[in-house]
Amino acid sequence: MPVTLKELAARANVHPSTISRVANNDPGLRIATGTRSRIEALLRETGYQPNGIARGLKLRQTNVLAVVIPDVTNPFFAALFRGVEDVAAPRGFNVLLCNTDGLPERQRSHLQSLQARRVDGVIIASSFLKDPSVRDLRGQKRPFVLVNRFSDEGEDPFVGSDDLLGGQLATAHLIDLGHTRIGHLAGKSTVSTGMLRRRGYLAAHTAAGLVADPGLVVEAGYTEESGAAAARHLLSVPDPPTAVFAVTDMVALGTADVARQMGFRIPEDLAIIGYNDIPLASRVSPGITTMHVPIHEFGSVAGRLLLDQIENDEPAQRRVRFTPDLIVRESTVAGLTRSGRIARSNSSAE
Amino acid sequence: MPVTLKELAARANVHPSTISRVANNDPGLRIATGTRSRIEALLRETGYQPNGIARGLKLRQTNVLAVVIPDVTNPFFAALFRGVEDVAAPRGFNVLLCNTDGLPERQRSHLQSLQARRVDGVIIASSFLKDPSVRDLRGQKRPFVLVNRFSDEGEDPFVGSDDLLGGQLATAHLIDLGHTRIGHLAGKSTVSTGMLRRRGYLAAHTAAGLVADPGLVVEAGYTEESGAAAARHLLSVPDPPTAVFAVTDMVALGTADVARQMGFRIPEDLAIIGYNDIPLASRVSPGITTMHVPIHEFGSVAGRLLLDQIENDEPAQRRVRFTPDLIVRESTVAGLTRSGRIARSNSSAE
DNA sequence: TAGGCTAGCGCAATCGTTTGTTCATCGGCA
DNA sequence: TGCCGATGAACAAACGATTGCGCTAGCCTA
Repeated sequence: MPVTLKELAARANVHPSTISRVANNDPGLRIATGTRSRIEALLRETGYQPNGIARGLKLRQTNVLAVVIPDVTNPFFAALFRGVEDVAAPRGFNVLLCNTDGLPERQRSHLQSLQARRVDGVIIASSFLKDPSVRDLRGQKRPFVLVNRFSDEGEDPFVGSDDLLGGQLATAHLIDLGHTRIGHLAGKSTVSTGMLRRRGYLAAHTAAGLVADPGLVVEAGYTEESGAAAARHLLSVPDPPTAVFAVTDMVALGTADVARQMGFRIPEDLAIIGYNDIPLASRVSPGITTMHVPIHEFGSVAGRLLLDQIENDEPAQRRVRFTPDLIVRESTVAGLTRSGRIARSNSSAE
Repeated sequence: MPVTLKELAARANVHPSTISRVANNDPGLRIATGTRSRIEALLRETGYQPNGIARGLKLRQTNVLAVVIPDVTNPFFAALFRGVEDVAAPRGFNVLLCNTDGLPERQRSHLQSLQARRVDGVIIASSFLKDPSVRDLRGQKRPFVLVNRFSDEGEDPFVGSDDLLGGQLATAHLIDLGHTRIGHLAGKSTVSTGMLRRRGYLAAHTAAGLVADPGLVVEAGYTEESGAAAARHLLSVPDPPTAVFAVTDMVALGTADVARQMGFRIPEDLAIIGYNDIPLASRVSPGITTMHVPIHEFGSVAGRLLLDQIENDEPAQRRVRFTPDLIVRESTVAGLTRSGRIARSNSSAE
């Protein structure tokens, strides 16, 4: 059992409060040098660590953050988490990781648990932003930041990419390559990323004077499996597309698998572009052309926003949006180097 | 600000303790049905959630676990974490994730912080098991479980694979294929996985009546970069090996990259086998032959061991060791299917 | 009608810190 | 000698929940 203030007080023949002030380096503290050194020696000797629970109760601050994501096994979210922890740890915060598996009830129970635990702030990069549990969060004055996906309800702090532009750039790349029948494996239209990237897809068509065939847009979810299923469907139509824009790299990977199985050569028969530039995208063969976004920075910026909100006690209603960069690999252009080519780099904040 | 017991007590005209007993469904509680229903209505209406901090202070239990790993961005550790969370969440525990980046000082500061926070248990899958911080953990009666790597100090609870056997099986596979000059990109000899897999490598040679060339064993660390560097070195010797056993899949991946750059065809000029069977190993081309270990189960079993230790308050000094399975892919045998072949499956516990 | 039993709650200590306030002591100065 | 201002440290009230114990009615029984 770790040593307590009271025990130390008994050993040093002083009151617990005196030990506390010495341990916390109370600036306005007047104390005899003898007493101080006696206490300091005791502190060092016992390696006293104040009980964080008791401290949290008194100070109403736990120094704990939480990150809520679908699945840390997905490299996108793993990188995101690292971004958060990398700014949190130096500031003395620990970070809870909560996986929802995309299940609303798991998100809800996690959020409840976090609330009971009085975590100082929450970073949410899962779905179900319109869930009552998220509204509760807004209702409580518990600070939180949305990442990657945002909700149109309220002006929640947000960090993510410019998905409209990203969808547009991705599609424009395919158009530049001469494609005219371009499919889209879309995200859910209820999720900001899904809706905006789809809009970008359409905008690129319009800008190029093309009309998008509505029959070539299929909702594909976000996992490799769901992407594969949707791709199978999309590639089975009578006049299949010669290129597809997949809403995420995972979906693109599923698509590549299915396309190969169905006898499509990539990129000759089917060009594929993804989104996010997860590490896996550059490792598979052929490498997946994709829109690069700074995933780690999503996390670190969100973490900073959250910590500022906590420490300065200010609302910090900011929205940070990074500009995605096109990375061209073999899944759209044959005969490239493996690492891909970066087009340009940028970021903006409102 | 969330509602407290005291406030509810005032609204229901009872003492806080009565509310507490109703909320906690105190079994031996005698209470008038009218009072009970009045309180229950109030609880539902306000959505009362007991303050976890205060609760933790009184009950001396936080319902928080921590997982300490080098880097969650490494798919091995991400899967491990999921295993832990999947058993912890249903039991009402939240899980802190601490990345050390393989830095002893970060491990130390994390462990200190966890101790101050009075987490109920810690799962350690990082290096530096002989660090004072780990000894402290043993000294405190705070429950913990080692995963993947263990220390020869004491009989700490442990979950991992049979690394000696794994190293032996991996090397035997290469020998079976006719290789006689087999290199080993080894882990650190101070780490159990490194030492045991290396011993297995040697044992397989002995069993086959071969002598291992000490010049073909190079320490390679555990990351892709360090593996690549070591591989470059190993493949530059006058009479390079025709096959290598890499201590982990990440090292194997780095090796494959370097080998290709140096003009080796895989597997014709150089066969490569890794260890762990991370998802990436089956996705790259050529697929990496490897020793499969149940990573997710490492986490779930470790979590269960830890939770039993916490809830039953028993030491639970157990060591669980899984038998690794050989998965053959194209990096050792040309012309296989992509998914690989599983040899057999098993697990044992002391 | 007195005594005892029980149902139904309230009391108060406790967990370990933090922090505003009070209190005693001592030296200096008039 | 008497008073005053520092100085150095103790006091005590929080923070919010849990829990063993005690207390007060009311009812039953003898």
